[in-house]
Amino acid sequence: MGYICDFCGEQPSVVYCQSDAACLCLSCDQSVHSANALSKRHSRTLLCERCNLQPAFVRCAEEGVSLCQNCDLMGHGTSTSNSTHKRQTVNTYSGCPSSAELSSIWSFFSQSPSAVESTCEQELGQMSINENMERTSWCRIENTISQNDTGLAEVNHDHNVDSRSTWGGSSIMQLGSAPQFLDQPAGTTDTLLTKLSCPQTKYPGVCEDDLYDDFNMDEIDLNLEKYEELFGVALNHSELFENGGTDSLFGTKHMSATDSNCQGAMVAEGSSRGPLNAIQPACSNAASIDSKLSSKTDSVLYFTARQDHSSFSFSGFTGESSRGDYQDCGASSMLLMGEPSWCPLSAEGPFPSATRSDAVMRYKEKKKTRKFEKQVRYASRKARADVRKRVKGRFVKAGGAYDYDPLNPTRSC
DNA sequence: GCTTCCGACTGGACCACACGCTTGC
DNA sequence: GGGCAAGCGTGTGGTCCAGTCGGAA
Repeated sequence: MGYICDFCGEQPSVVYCQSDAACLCLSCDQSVHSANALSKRHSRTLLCERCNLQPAFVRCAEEGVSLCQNCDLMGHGTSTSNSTHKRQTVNTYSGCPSSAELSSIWSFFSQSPSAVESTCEQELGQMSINENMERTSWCRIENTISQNDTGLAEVNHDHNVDSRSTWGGSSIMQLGSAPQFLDQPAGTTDTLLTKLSCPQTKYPGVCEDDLYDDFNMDEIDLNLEKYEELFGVALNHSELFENGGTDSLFGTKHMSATDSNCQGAMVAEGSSRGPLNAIQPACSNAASIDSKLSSKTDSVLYFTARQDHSSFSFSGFTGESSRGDYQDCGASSMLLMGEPSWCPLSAEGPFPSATRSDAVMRYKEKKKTRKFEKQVRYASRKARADVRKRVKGRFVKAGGAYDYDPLNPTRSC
């Protein structure tokens, strides 16, 4: 990744494709992601104009630059003079949007039409932002975040807002909803009450629809090679972060755990001012609900983090750490732009059993049909394997008898 | 409650060979 | 130190199969 498009190697890269982990110019973005239905689903966003390495997280209206979380924090931290800059979250998109469409997504976006118009223009009807219209609205939603006297963030929704937040693959949280303005200094993002919630599921803490798509376990890349460190022993939070677990957890490496067992009912809560809010009861419900939702083998990934006294829990394994350990944690600045949906729960739970069973059905169906994306290291080898003839799934010598030809699946000999 | 059976599910192995990488000159 | 050739090891996808698990009898 870098300043130049990873695909053509000529044009300056403009967008970042999370699925491909590639920086692309608009032209290549369109050509690459118009190749097939799957590639069209790749979620892309602008590239950070400062480091040119990470997907953009916010757009600084004052400076006119798109920034990743790190650069945003560095440039707009409380200690900087730019901390009052008004910033707008950057949407992700999928499909093959035209320049006009991109402009509608990103009001600040302007690009020579010729550079954007593509062969798949006619397919704009299939275009979506954030892949799922249910979770993304085209309308401009102005969520504002401000800090109240207690130092906790308040999120104001103008209207129905899909305010979920997701964990992206490169230490960035994918803000799925429409633009949101961050009026508070970036540095205080650490101090915000931060939660991950999934309003549309009605189930606090259970991102049923997002368990895989948005939580994107394949790409978050929690490196669980050291399983023992994470689960086998009482894990100290600080250990986890100090030995690279921070990156592993929050972004730069892949979560390669047995995906089906990693369901992201996650809560991240942070506050640096005043007494900490106790983890809301709903959080614990997240686990219980999830355990209800997921039958037997499904465990819950339940994470809580507080700045001054972090607790960490993986299905019951918890660890403690002191403040500071998590200062550099990528998640420390994670924001959730949305009304916490960890709504108070009644004794019987927050939802009727019919709704629950319906959700269970949808969850299981989705789990059933889910495909685990595999990271292909060598596209050329994949291309070759894609066209190689096989016998019972095994490659055969060139010219040999075969029973399956990927190029002509109906033909066999 | 215990055992057995059966279906569903999971993960690893297998295959050929182009290509990336290392080594030696 | 750079360039080149040779050789080795890796990775790719569809299918099969052994092992595991859970539910039913």
